[in-house]
Amino acid sequence: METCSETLVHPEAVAEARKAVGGAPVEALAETFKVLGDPTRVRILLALSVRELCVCDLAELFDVSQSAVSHQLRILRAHRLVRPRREGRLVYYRLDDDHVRTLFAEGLRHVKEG
Amino acid sequence: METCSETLVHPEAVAEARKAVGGAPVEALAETFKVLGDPTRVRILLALSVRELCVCDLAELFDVSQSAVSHQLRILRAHRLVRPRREGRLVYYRLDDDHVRTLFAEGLRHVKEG
DNA sequence: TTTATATATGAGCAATCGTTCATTCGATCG
DNA sequence: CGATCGAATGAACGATTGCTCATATATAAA
Repeated sequence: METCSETLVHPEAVAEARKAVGGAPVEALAETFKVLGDPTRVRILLALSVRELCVCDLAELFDVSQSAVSHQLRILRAHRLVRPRREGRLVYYRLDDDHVRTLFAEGLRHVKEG
Repeated sequence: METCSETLVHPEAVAEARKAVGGAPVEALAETFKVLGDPTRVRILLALSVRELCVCDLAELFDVSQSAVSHQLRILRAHRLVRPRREGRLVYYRLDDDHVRTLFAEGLRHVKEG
């Protein structure tokens, strides 16, 4: 009961699509989007797209615990979306590249044209 | 133990960031990215970015059950990422807009520059 | 109408996720 | 040194996710 009867499938269409999908780093791509798919992380990234902020600021900004922010920053760091900079006892975070800004802009465009 | 001592926070930075984040549809944005954050859905969308395909084709293409594909298509439909077109017993799906293509292109750029 | 085929959907379950709580690490200050 | 403060981390827990399995719906053919 896995697939349909073979006579009704479109073999050439499947082959063509398979070629396009086969080479793509699907897992890594999905992983990146998954990281962006959480409200807390979106808020953090949106805030950091304005300016550099320390963990303390982020925690107060969204009224979540410092622990929760740190856990999310760890994930964002692991995916090279944010970059830390230590200054005394404080750790400042900023966006690691400009792709996030572009992704958010395009994502907002999709959301708003409902 | 929620936030840090108030004297060390940067009030102007927090205020500035809050303004930028406050107006954004954070939940909807995160929701959209969450939908893109699954390997099966990424594969489906990549395939559909090449050409229109029926459910049957998609199931065979990735060697997953028809039920699993239908469940994912339902989610993609609910978020206006794909659009169905019935033709007899078959249902063909295509991308609903071009934002997905742009998002994937930018996502791939981020993934590849590791 | 009965049968068959393609798709959709509901229930149930293992796996994953994001939080809280407690603790630890790192750096500054007394 | 010990005390303190910001940040990071591990364990645990409830909530969510994506799958399978079984069944329902829809269209077409016999």
